[in-house]
Amino acid sequence: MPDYNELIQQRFKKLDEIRGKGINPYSGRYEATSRAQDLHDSYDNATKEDLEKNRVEVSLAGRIIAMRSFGKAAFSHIQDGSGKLQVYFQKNTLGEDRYGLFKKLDIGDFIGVKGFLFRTKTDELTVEVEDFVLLTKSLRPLPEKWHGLTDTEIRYRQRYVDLIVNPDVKKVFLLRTRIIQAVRAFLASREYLEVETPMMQTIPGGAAAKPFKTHHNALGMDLFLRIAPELYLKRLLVGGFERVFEINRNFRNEGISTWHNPEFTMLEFYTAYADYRDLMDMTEELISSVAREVIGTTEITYEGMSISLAPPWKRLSFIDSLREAGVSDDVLTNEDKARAHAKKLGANLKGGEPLGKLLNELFEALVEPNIVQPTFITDYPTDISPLSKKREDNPDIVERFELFVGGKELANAFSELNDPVDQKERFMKQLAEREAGDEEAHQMDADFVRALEYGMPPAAGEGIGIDRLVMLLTGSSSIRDVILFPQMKKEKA
RNA sequence: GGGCCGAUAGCUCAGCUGGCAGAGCACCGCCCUUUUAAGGCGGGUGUCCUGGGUUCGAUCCCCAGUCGGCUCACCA
Repeated sequence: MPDYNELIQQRFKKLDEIRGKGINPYSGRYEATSRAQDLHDSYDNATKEDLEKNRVEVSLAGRIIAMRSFGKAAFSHIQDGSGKLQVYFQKNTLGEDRYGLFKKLDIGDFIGVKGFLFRTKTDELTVEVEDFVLLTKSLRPLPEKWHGLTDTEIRYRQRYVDLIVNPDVKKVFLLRTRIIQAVRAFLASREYLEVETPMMQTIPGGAAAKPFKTHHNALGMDLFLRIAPELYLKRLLVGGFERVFEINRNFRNEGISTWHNPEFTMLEFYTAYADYRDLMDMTEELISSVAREVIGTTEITYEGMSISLAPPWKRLSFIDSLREAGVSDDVLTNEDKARAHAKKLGANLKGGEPLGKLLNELFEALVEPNIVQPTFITDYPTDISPLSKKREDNPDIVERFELFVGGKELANAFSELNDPVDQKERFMKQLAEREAGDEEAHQMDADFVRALEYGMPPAAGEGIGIDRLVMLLTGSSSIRDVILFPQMKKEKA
């Protein structure tokens, strides 16, 4: 990448001059006694007199992010992983030689400084530098200080620069990690076991989606990146683990949007001897407690919507939600009328869709976008839920819910189908839809059926889109803002 | 994949009806020992996204393409 403009060439020249002084511009370890934030925490309340009376010697390592220099002195800000702190260089203190080296430093360089704390005229906590070491020379200029970096393409492609200059971006990713940690802790405290199941699968199952295909050379066979861990986690229920979860990547070969990245992070957890009603209670508790723990409140604003995550949340059946949206009972029970209604709403239909799928089109058009407050939509059509247990009182619907917040789907859960004969029949129906042209219909997984034949305890399972949860809790409007390195097209040479 | 919008200095942006490429910050030089968007004086550092076309002349108009954003379709 030989895009070495004048600014970069100037820095290469300084690099040579520094080497010419016998100084290694990429030196090794540095023992810092303090981090910037710790010093603020400890001494922001200390007065000028306190600091003069009791001299506090500190050392600090970080990146120079600002420089205001005079002839024989300079103020600078150093940023480390915790925050930033002002440092003060004086020719008198450092001596001719060291000050000469200081003059060769640029914004972006990593240095280690030793000195003592004092307060400036404007009362800012500052380190008077007595000695410093160049730790890493930076050869590329950072974006300017007022507007920072806003070009989304550069922000996503060169996230490292984004993280250096945009503290809010860094904060979002810090929160992301804390959210995931809080979710893990919540599940661990309830004795869920974290497991890892295959990312590369011979039959991509557990969801309706198009997979990525890859190839194993030594085995001479095609493999698929997983679209969901579901079928493997349920095999573990068969094996005797009663509470398992996995937080890991899923891959779906579909469109990219502000709510979709080809690889995304999913939480799936399974509970033996529970059903979907138990999971509604647990989901309310999980999400509200994570929100309280990480952002300190259950009352959030997302895209201008005021949302309360405080339980209990509304629960409404799929059919009732359609009725509330004004869909008449004859449409809800008649395939032709449902099809006509869906077409009128602009649904993209190929023909041959079962009633449940048509009703889901109506749901997505009429109900989903209007749900603002967290709402469990329950009891979905069996047609579109090939892995869920049927309701005993009505085989056309299943024990399933999806959670919607702010007009978007956040979770999907159901009582797991554990009847191997029923499961096999559902797979057969999916195969028929596949042959009719639905590329996303499930494939037959004979080993999964075999596992169910050994007996899987009654269980309930749930998937929560972690990226979307993070978006909601951090107020991010694009999934790219909560994924460190979102998928992009190849940068041109 | 469709539609709309965008791409000009390292960054953030302006550029009229087609006539020698602009600003602020950053950077370079000089001055400056309490600044924090430090200040003063001087300096423009550019494949105007790429390739064609129209024109005496294109950053600007036309065509094709690349990358990005939003949106629709698809999906979680």
